[in-house]
Amino acid sequence: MILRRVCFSSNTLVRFPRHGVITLFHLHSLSRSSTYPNSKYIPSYHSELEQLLSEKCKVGFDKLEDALVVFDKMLGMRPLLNVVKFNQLLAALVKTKDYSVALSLYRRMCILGIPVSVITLTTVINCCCHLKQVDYGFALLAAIFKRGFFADVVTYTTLVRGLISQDRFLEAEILFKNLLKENEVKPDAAIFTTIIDGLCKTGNTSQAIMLLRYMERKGCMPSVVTYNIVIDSLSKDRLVDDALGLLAEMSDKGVQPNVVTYSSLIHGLCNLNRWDDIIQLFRDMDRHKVSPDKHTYSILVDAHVRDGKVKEAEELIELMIRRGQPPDVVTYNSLMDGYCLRGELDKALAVLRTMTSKRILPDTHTYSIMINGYCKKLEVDRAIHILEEMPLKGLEPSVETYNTILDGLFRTYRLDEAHKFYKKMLNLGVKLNIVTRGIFLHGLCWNGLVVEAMSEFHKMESCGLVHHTRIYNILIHGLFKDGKVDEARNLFNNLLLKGLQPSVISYTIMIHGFCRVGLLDEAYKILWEMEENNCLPNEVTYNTLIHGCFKNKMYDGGCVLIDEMCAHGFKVDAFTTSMLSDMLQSKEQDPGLLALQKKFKPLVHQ
DNA sequence: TCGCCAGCGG
Repeated sequence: MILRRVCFSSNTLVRFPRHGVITLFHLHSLSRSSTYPNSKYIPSYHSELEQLLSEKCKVGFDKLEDALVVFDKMLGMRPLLNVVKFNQLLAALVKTKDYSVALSLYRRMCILGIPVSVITLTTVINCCCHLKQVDYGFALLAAIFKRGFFADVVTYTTLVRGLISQDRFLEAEILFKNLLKENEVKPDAAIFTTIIDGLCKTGNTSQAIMLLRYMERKGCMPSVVTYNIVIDSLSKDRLVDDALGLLAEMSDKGVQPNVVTYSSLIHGLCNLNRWDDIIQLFRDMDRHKVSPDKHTYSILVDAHVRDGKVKEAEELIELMIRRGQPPDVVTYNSLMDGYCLRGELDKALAVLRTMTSKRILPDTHTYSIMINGYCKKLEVDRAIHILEEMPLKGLEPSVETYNTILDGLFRTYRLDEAHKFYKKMLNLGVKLNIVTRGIFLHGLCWNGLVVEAMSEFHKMESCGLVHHTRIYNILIHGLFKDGKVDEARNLFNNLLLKGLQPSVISYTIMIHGFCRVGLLDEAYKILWEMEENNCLPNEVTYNTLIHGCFKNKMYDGGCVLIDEMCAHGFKVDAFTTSMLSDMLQSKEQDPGLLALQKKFKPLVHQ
């Protein structure tokens, strides 16, 4: 009952915003047969039309106009077609992602008094959710009650999904818990899976696993989709062994893994460069008769590119073509990105030409990769030129595209232009994200404007825009670089007070900051603090502290740390090696130093 | 005989 109240408290008037570009006027003109001569192929008989609809609701219409012509025909048929047929037509529009058109047709159905069912309304709610209008979805839920229907588990799953897709996970969780508590619906695998997905997407994989166990206890069998979501999340968290454990569990429980399962695992293994395991998984796939698809190959292409193996990536693309899984824009984007990362812009341009010759249209991301390539080479003007060309090609630059240029301007010390560009982004209505703000604050620090950066940060903070560890890292680093040790220390404490979790990078920045001003005690304290907070130091952390020790002539401490990091399987970096070598050549007559010189001789001469 | 849940990109 609580739910009902909640639902009715939202706007019960079912009104739609002007979604998309299709208006009723367009629909009328589009559906006239004379406009589309092809419409003569649209059947006029009930049986043929019904056959067509049950086919198209699975795959969607090839052309939007065909759907509109069919709809118009359906309206004219007497006796009036069953609601199922109208639902199928709407389903076909959902398949082709023509959500706003589906909404317009639903409105026409209402105006003409065509009967609808809870399935019609659920389909329309789904369209609202895809258009990021979940509140209209709730208004439609009210419409369901008003018509005397009962919303079922599918309706609620759709709404839960809608909330999650608008980053309203807490509301989604409340809705879900209320549904369970009130026994409003019998939960199925899909609704559990949707919440599990929400947990994974908000970084709570362990809670997601707990919910997976809970659904099992409640007698609701996790589906292959449920497992895939958790496996994917674990793989992204670099916990691939746990993910592989779930793969084994799936097989034990008779849930057949599919190509998505394997692709997620392969992706996770690629991130860890575990090539042997990847080969093993491919064998496994073959044994289970699961064929790799375009995604699987694209992941591999991307992994090769990131590993610097561009030649192998090219060969894989050839293999894809031979196996009838032709590469698409995403695959080629990976390859282009590989060349851009190596600074081989001419080769990236050659890939672009290949794409064009194969009639694969470059997308926003393709151009963003090129822009990123030029910015990394500090050729920002060429990057801006590409940005200006994008609208001419019918492509709208994304916030990431703008971010890349903004970063480029700051890094080339074009401060005025960077400020103007940032303002331009705001004026254009670009939805700035945490990365934009990070680039802006980093850019100010980079150009020595730490005070301005801090003032901007406080303004952003008061609007709740910078609640992110990475933002604190940028500023702490900037403050230390500017010699503002106390302010840096305060900001780090603030990070904790705000309930944020320092990352290994945060700690390393603190260690680096303290070392450069000779506050070794404080640097060590940070290392202990990390351990207390279960944050493992990485190779950079150790090397940073070792540099600090050597620079401050604390050879013993530095050497103990070298032993410790080697025991953890980390390697000393080039800078540490050069410091060791300086130490070996040191003429100081300290007996401790002599002992160390003897010990480390082999390490340096490796 | 219709509606809900998954994997690739700076």
